Amino acid sequence: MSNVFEALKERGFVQQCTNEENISQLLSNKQITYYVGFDPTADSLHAGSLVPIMAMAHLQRAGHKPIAIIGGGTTLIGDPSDKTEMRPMISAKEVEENGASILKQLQRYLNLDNTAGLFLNNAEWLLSLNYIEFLRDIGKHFRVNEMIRAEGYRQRLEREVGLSFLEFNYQLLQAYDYLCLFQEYQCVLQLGGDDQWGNILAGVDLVRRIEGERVHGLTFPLLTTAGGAKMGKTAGGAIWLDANRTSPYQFYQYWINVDDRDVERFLAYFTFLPMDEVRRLGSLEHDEIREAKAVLAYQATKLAHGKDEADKAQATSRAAFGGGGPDLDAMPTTNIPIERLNAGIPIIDLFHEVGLSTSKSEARRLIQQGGAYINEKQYNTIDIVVDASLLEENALLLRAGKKRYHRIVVNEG
RNA sequence: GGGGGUGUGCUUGAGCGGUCAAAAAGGGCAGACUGUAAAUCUGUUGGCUAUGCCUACGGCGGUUCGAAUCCGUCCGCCCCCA
Repeated sequence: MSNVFEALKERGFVQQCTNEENISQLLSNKQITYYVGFDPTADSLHAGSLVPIMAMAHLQRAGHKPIAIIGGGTTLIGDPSDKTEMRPMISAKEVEENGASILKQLQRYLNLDNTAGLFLNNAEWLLSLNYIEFLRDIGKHFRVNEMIRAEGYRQRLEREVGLSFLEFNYQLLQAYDYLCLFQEYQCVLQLGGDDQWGNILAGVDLVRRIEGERVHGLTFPLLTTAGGAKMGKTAGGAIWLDANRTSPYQFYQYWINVDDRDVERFLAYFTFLPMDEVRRLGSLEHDEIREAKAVLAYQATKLAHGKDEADKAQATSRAAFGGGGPDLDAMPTTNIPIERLNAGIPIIDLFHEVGLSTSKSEARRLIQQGGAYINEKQYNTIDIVVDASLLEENALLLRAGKKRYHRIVVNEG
């Protein structure tokens, strides 16, 4: 087994860990079982989850055994860490359904076939807990003094929203998860985002107190972009791994558009390229760095959506921005009957109807500000009526701003 | 239980009873520049059947010719006292 700890460290995955030497040795001496929890509040993971996923994948490739947990039990409570508000509680049924979708996504990166890796729902052991027993067996090991000193809780205690008792218990349950996983599966390493550090340590402590065994924890840095935004978020919302929420093309574009300063880091995190290559690509300058972004985008898309989708996304992207004009096949398309065009459609209505603006006023603004194009010709007055005379090969190519296209195809008859 | 605050547009946050669709900043969108990057500059940023109309300042009701601005009440949140 190669030293996967060093590899993780080199790629930037390690923010804090319980004991670097111990973990490093542990990982190089024998096969271990490790776990990461995922939030089942949505039916899809997003780009932010790729950090833990990639870390898990590196570990599995090195021969270790992953357990992915969805917090079916804990989500019924809501983790207060680093949140300014209480997290919405969702039903057990939703957790179940979301979990199934999440599992599928994880399986693109990990082998979770119940032998090489596991996928569990902590509802399995949390829901049957008995309050009195839990207090007596587990609760006695927690000092409130310590807990309220933790950053996550402290923030909430000082904030207006406060902290409900329910949320205050979150940490106990997560610690209990670790204990159960240790007892059942000999799990000795928990990974998570740095906001989970307190919860992870709570678990490490609990196992030590109850089992007298030393288990470990490791956190990832919380990624932000060079621009200061949360990684994986755009103005339009999160970048999802679900192709229905974020198309492979959009996914690809997200990576193509990352800040120059983020390229090297992101290559290390989100691809399996050797670090030599990562560094080479990261050191490219000026417009050459676009090559690195293309590699990043292609590799990340390939992992998330498979080679075919990555090829398609790449082709579409190149066509749209490579000078050869946009790729008509990949473009959202609306069919309209020829009669409507013969009658004429006001340009505002046209842009609005196909979804290039969210309101007619927005369409009006777009046009007046010179952001509206038909067949690559700018139209900047709002009284234009679009009719069949503008057709080219029975179609119209609408463009809003620089990057948003929509194609209109005429139905005969 | 008593007392005091507070609730504004995507977000933060100003807001004298009329000139408030509501300052300012951030964010978004568009334009210029450019490398599908960053930075910068400019414009714009509730909706519509559009020189006007409608909807909006926690909910409801009231005072007034006229309310985000005053009063009552209800809801949420915060703080102090018990």
